Amino acid sequence: MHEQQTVRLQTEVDTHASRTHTCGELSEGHVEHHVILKGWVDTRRDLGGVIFIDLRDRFGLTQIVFSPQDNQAAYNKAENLRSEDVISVKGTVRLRSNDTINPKLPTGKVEVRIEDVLVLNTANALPFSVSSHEEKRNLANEELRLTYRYLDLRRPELLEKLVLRHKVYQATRNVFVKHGFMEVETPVLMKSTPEGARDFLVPSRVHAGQFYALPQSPQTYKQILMIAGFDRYFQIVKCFRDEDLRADRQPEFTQVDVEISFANEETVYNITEDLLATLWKEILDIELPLPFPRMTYQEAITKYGSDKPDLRFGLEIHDLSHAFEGSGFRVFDNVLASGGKIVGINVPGQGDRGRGAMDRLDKDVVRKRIGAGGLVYFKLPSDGSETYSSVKAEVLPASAVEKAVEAIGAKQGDLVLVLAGKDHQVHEQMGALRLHMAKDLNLIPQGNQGPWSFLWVTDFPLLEWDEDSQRYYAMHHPFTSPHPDDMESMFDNPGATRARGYDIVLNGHEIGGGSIRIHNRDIQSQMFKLLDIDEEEAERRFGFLLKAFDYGAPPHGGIAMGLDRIVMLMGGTENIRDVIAFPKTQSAQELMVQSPDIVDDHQLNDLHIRVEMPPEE
RNA sequence: GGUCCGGUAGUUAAGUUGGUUAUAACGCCGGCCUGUCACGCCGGAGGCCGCGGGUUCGAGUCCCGUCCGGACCGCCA
Repeated sequence: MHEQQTVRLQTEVDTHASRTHTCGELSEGHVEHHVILKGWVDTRRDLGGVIFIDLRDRFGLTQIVFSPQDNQAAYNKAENLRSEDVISVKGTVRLRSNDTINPKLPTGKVEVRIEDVLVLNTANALPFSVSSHEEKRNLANEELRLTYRYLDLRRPELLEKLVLRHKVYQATRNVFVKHGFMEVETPVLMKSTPEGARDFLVPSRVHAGQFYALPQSPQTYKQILMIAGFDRYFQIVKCFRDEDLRADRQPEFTQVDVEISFANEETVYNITEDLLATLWKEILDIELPLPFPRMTYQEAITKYGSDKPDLRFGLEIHDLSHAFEGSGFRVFDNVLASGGKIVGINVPGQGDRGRGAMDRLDKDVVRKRIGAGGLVYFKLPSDGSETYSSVKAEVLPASAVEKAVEAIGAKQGDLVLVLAGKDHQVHEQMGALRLHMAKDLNLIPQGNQGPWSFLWVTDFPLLEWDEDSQRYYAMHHPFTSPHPDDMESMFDNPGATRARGYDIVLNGHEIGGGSIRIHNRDIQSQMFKLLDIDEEEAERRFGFLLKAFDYGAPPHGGIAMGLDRIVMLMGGTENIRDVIAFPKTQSAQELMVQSPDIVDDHQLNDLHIRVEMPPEE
């Protein structure tokens, strides 16, 4: 092995006074001031007789200059300084000559000539580069960056996101305090609620065989607080769901949790809109037009095939069933006969796509990824030649194709994509295809320069039918109030009952959701009945809440917002890990501390737990 | 549980139809350089091509398995 010859500097005790300035604040006004700066060596430029170092802390960069004329000892030390060494320097602020001003740095009009330097700590050669100057260089892969998260967090780009997050906490608290809300902490060790996501469980030492659960949300506690008369509650709170991860989903995440007494939907919408408008105004200096637009769940599914539609681009879904009635095309006829729908989107400017591209779209996207039966498409070539149908005219008459093309409003040069299937399902599939096409054609703006497409999605269904278990599940949760106009349908047509539930959507991401709750014992009983929860089970699982309802529960409702997602979108990233200091990988591991991990047997014994490993295949 | 993409010096990438000594840039080490600012110039070191197996005279390259990372589906009241 070749030994590295570097002479590492001896580290020194910091005998300097506290820093007088950060590395981001010196300017012309400080010229001739004696200053003390402390920070990390970002880049070092050794010109032989003079050494420049960009000193970095979280506030910025300042160029410091070592020259034998200023101080020989300091210059000698500077010769051996390396990236990320931590130093304290004493020196004098000097104006840079006109030709040496660095317009890229806020501190670029000045520099500090160093009279004394202390090496507070040295740094090994880094596994990847973290310099403030590295923005244009290729980023190390995320696995490595997560393993050395403390280095990754030194990068201004990531630091910026966490500063943004900090500002969101502060502004959020201010908004709620302004509106008379009270911040209350609820337990992190609570009770498992089998419905919904999988719980993270915490074994009890004192109660053998029993478990706490980490909250999926403080739902029941916040309702109890309303019954306690707290009137308006909020909390910035960690929540936990043991489900598989996504780009915008972590197993532990932060909610802005809100509950309001004597509230209706408008109360919740107003507060939420004020919060979001304030965040955007104070932090991004962007004025959001209020109120946010609203759309019913039904419309969102019908027009966009999603309960969180991204309205920043068109490609709306059209129902083409009528155009294909009696077309004689067996596939379509069968779908229509069984009550299904034929839906399409018009993709402008794509009418000249090649056969190969369309085949791949059908095979790889429509069938494989989206899981639809197959794609039918019509191309309207840009040269004005005859419409091309993917289904031969002998099978699907040209007249039907013309009707559909007209119904959807396709013009020369456009491409019409058509799917057929079960009503709700085919809309969702087309929604997925719509998103795919938008991404493929770069119709979705990136970054945080807007547009900001906020949307309330309202009138969610109360219940969701599960084919596997042949029963209803609560779409939101079992305490969501049915829509006042749908009280009867709760008894005669449960599946069609709308709820007083709503989501707030931003640019196609669900950033919050909530409901007006049930505070009437009879309606709650009927809800449990629909959910196939008998009295005994209701008592066991929610007895405390039902009992509380009997002691004077005010009407109430609320919302919970996903703080991580809000910060993510404000920060212009699509990666939730970028706004969490210590996030987990897709397989739910934290690579720096290497969690989860095995524990000692005595710990397991204390908890009355025996581990049985899954059989190895 | 499934589909897809990726894994090659410290880092980011290239690597042809399977063929001699696996390239480049940055970083690192040594030297030179008194106004740089992603300083520059000269030189050098640095590789279990993720791991295991197979095919082949020969594998970074082809096949199978596996691990890790990522995107997505399922899942996420």
